[in-house]
Amino acid sequence: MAVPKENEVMEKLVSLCKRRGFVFQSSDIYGGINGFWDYGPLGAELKRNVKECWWTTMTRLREDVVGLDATIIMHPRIWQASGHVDTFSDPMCDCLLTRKRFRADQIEPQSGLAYHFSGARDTATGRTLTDAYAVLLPPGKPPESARRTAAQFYAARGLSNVELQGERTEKVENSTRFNPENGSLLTEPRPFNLMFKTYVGPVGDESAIAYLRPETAQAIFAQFKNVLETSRQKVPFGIAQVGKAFRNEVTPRNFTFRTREFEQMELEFFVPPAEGPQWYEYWCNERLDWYVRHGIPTDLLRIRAHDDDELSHYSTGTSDVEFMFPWGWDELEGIAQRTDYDLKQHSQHSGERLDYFDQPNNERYVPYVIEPAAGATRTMAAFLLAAYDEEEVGDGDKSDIRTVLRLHPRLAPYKVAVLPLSKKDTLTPLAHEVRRMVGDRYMVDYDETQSIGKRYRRQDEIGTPLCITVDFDSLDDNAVTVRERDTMEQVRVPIAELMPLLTEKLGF
RNA sequence: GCGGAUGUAGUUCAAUGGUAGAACCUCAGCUUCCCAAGCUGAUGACGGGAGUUCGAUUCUCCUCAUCCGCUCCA
Repeated sequence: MAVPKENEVMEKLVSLCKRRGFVFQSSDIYGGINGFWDYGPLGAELKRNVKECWWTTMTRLREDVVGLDATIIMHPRIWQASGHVDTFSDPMCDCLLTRKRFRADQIEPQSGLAYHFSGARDTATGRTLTDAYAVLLPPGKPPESARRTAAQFYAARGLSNVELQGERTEKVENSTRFNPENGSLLTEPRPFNLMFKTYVGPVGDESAIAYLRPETAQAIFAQFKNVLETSRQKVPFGIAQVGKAFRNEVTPRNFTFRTREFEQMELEFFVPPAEGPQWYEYWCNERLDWYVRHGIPTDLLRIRAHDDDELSHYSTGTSDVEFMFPWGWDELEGIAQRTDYDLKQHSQHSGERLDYFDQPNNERYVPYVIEPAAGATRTMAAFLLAAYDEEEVGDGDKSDIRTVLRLHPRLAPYKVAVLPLSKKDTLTPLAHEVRRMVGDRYMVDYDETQSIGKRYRRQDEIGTPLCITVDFDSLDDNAVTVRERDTMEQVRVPIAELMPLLTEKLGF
């Protein structure tokens, strides 16, 4: 069976991530746990770098954004105010015929005549099924169509010549037990709670129920007043937060892209209501640019505005920053105009005034919010995918594939590797000296095993931008070789000039 | 949660109803070694559980995980 090429890249990357210590499956030795991934030594560095780049760009380099680090477990009423308790715990039903899924509370009530069947028999094989099934017919439709639908149901379960059994009819009023599209019976409504539930305190009764936050944003709204007062910020201004969030996803999928425990990088930017649209545009551009600046090619990125029917009830406009994943365009970040919905909700539920008084204009209003909300863990996956490259470097008859992660230097786990040409201890003292010097400023790896070529390739594969080689000449001329990951070019430089050169090449 | 596929060293694969081989990786030794050089040696696997069987990695069932599709989202 031919494996689609898109999948190959993904499989190679997942394999590299494990082999080199970027990403492991959570609880690996126990067989893993669906939707959870651990970050190994290099992955931990990479993920921190992603978050730090975001934090630096979004808060430290700006005067109009301040940070927040709130708890994962908060007062459960926060999630009632935000709407998560309702929208994240809908009972769901599946159509028994098409397997289409419905929110039980959104099914339009149906009336008509229900045809019940107790089972069916295969007239060819004699095999019988005793699964009960029913079809609802709107008034006026012939009974035959109900029987046809029922026959399909049993045929899908393995009968070829279906003979329906135990037919009876029942008048039904305003029922939500049937698929409005085809009349087929639905499964019993099953609760679907996308929020992780836990108990605060050792007594696990109903009153102690709390939730692991499904997003970091709500803490920002809940602390809006405290931050506003203590930071002495004036609207427009923003509050940024990076942290874990948890969702009981129906289907965790695609490596670290959709997981049940993940990390978000969220900004809530508060603006005067009238300035909403222009700030929305500003943040869309700003955020797209951030990905480009950190090494994702523009042709793998796009910004896509939501259609009206995709919009949340509170949003007047949302755009996604999407990345071309091996499985297609998918979301890295959503930039939403949330209006004053959240602050008003929390104001109403808490009884606190969460409005803002604009001194110069002498007006009082609830600020509108622009929310650029990015997934740190899926962004990391995108950076890895964009950086992954295989290059033919063989000479003529002999093929040689060089695998290289062309990560942005800011993101790369190691910035520099120090490699003594030989393990001979004549080189060791100088190599260690260079390592200490560079390590004071940059995350550095030191490797003296195996051949120099192999070590270069190893560093290429984990995305180290620069390698420094200490050789026997270095002992005499106090110079070393600096080799670039992307071009494999080398330059000889006196050790005294090494640090400025690294700074120049790395860009920081 | 539903449907389909898959599961053997760290990775990628092979073989087998009589307890498993390789390549790469990793580690150690030799080698003044600048682009996966060579030689020697070493570590290391049948996802988990139950059943059938004299005996299961192989057959059956269950379970867990991964991939693809449905669905959903940062």
